[in-house]
Amino acid sequence: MTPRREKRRRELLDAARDIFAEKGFVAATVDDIVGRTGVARGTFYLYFDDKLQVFGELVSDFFARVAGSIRPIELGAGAPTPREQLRANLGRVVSLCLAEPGNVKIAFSTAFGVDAALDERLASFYASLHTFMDETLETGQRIGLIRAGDRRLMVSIAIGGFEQLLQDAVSGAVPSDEAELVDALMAFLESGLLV
Amino acid sequence: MTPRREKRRRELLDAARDIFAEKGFVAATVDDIVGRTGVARGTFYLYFDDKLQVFGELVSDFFARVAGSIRPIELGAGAPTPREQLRANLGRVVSLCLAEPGNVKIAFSTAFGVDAALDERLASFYASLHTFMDETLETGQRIGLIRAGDRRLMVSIAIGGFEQLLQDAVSGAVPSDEAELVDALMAFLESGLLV
DNA sequence: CCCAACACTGACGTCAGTGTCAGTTGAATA
DNA sequence: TATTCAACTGACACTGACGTCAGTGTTGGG
Repeated sequence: MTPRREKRRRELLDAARDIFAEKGFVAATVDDIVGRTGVARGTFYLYFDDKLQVFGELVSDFFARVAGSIRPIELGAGAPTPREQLRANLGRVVSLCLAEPGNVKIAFSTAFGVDAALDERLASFYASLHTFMDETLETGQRIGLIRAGDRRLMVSIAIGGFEQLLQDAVSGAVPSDEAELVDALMAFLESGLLV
Repeated sequence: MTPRREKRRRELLDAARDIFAEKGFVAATVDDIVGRTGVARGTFYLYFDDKLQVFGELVSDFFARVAGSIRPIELGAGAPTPREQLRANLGRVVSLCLAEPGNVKIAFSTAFGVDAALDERLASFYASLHTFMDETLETGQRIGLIRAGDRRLMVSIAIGGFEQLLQDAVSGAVPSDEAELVDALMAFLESGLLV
């Protein structure tokens, strides 16, 4: 892949991300994307098979980066406390998401129900996230850091709350200060809502 | 509206709900819907303007019913404890959602990004839900039942966790026993995850 | 400077799904 | 039984987004 092709490809992906975030996958057309990029319709097809492929690539990339920013909790003697490590993980993901609002909109709210094959890929991403968190929680329960309870349900609620907060932050419905968001999430994990 | 028309309309709505839940809004066609109902394509247009209108009606109806099943917390002397009332509210919504898995799939995961006007309606539903919960939390904070913190962020996280749990329950990713779900939600609200 | 390989163009044919409407059915009433 | 009209049908014309490809630049190594 020549540098020139690389750049054009990047331009198309960026334009597609913006268009999808603005109009949603359904309403977006290939013409919108090439229009924003400033190239002809045919050029698009020199880089991608169709609208769905670009979308899938955007979403998959983003999820991969989110997953990559999560570090397993270390229990070694010299390691920071699990709470600190948890907070650091939250901070990294929140920071990444705030830096890429378009991807958050696409990936967390419009990605499902678009295409059966893509749904499959997303489901498998979530499945591994669930497994990872389930194992983390199991360790936490064993060492008395996490309260008792059905871990699958805990994971569902935690992921859902997390994603919703990020969506709302990115869409402007709630303030989007990184530290505040992380504090709010930690507080929820530490003590819920009720006194 | 004659009883016969009423019934046909209902049939079309039910079929549409199933089709949307199966294939998602994008992939679903009017032919799918009339095919399942067993009527001709033209009949559909005697009852609805287009695919989007049916979808909007399904989603709006469902949200209205969910909203209608929530009762404000009573603080009077003879009333049950706020915790009991909260649990009862959770129970009613969970029960409604478990009884209508198709609507949960449609409304919570595929409804966004389909159409600008529908997004608007959904946003306004969520806005009033947020307002309602914000006011409830404010009262709770005043009487020392809810911990301190930015209420908007609390509401986001709570709604997100709630919806995700229901989606996962309906899709079979986690067990869908009503009492277990309500217990898990209450536990999260009562003490989060960490000990 | 040349020209071959690469990058790009945009008019065009295609097609899946749409919405319509002239005609048919059948239930209810006189 | 005749009459009426709401309910329904499905072939048809239409739309707009899609993907293609023959032809037009553009670039850089020789």
